[in-house]
Amino acid sequence: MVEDTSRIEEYLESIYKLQQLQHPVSISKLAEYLKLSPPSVSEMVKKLANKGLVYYSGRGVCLTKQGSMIAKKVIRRHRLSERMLTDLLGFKWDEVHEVACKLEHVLSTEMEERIAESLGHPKTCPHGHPIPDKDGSIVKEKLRSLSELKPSEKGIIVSVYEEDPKMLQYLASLGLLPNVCVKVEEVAPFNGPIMVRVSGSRYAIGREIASKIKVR
Amino acid sequence: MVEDTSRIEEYLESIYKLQQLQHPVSISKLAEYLKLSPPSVSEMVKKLANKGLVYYSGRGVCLTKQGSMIAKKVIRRHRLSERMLTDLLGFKWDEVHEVACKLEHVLSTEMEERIAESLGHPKTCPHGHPIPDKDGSIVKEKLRSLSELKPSEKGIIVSVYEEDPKMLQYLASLGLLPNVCVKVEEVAPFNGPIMVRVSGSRYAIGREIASKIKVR
DNA sequence: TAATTTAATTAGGTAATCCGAAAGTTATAG
DNA sequence: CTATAACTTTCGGATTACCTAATTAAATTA
Repeated sequence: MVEDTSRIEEYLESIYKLQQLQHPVSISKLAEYLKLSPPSVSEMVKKLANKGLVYYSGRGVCLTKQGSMIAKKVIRRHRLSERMLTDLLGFKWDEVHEVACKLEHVLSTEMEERIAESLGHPKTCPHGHPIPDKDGSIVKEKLRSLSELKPSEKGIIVSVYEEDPKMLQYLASLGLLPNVCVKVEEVAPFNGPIMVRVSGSRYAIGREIASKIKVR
Repeated sequence: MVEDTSRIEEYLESIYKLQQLQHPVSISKLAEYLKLSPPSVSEMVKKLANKGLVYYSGRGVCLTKQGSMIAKKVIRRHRLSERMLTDLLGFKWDEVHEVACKLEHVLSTEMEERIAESLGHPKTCPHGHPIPDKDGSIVKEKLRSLSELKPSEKGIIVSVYEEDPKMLQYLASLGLLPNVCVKVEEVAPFNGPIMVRVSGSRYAIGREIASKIKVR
């Protein structure tokens, strides 16, 4: 066994994801996300800072260029793994996240490239999220949530921010998948459910999940 | 991160492999194989014994039924991973061992089965070694080494006990691969090289590598 | 059998990553 | 501007898997 970088990768990846929502990431948010205690995270962040992977200003954690590159590499591997699992091994989109979480720390650069090649350099994972390029460039499109759409508005589902297998199965059963067109027909008041039309059928879905469905 | 079983798996797998050569496995052989110090191994073996995964009689280490099942499961995953890498992702046989060493500790039972299915339940890894069944049964054929063949004897290569990429590349360049027919034409005295004929060409190969090539 | 060599264990230690409790900071609100 | 709440760090401790050096045990050989 060589050096174990998977803990570091896990931290960097988490910081990267949380940064999308809130710029410097607080220790407590990071701890919550990683399901660790704040003291553990505080200590580890110091180490990451010493390695030049994050800035730690006291106000919060930000990735350095180098840290960001590693994070994106890990995300690339995660998403390529997911694509491999669905496209090559017949997995469903709800079955891939957990395995990919492990594969992402284990793939060689070689294997990463072979998967990319074999699959024709896919642009997104099965949930619609963009796969960072080999050099770390990643296309970030401004998208609206399904929950933001007004009645009678339509959109094409681009991505789904959900990892829970049960929920993903449910969404698939309704046909709410990337590249599918949805029309919002009614929006119940008081944060109530949203009526959507998907390929001929009408369904009521909750606000919470609707906010995780991104459309263009 | 759940419990980390990869260290345990690594030990059990190593014991399994060494058992093929020498029945109770000594601590020092195991330490050498794992590239660890004997005290480390001695201590870990005690833990494995407490978990009911090995017997440790003082005379040496043996796997229990349970330990053996885990070892075979890991080997199954290793060899299936290798097959996936060659058959699905276009890797060469010399490139797969290292990645598979990591994949074997990370695959879910689900993924193991999906790979097996997708590949039509292959019987061997790219180096010709048998893939244990889901239930742990494994076919062990009595094979001769290429080095045991007398001049003018022929054999079909079944498996190659070699992991070094350079050596595997070399063997592939000579066409010495599983399912290929080889004929021994001369055997030099004093443990000298062996002249073999493979698909029309003649090559001299060393005894050491010849002993790692198993034929039927 | 005694001496030597080889193998295994004990003892003491390190590094990484986690924890809870308590103390110290910084923000927010009254 | 102070009190409380929220956040962060310090502290001491635990665990796992490794190490080296030294000791003990077992096996060989003289």
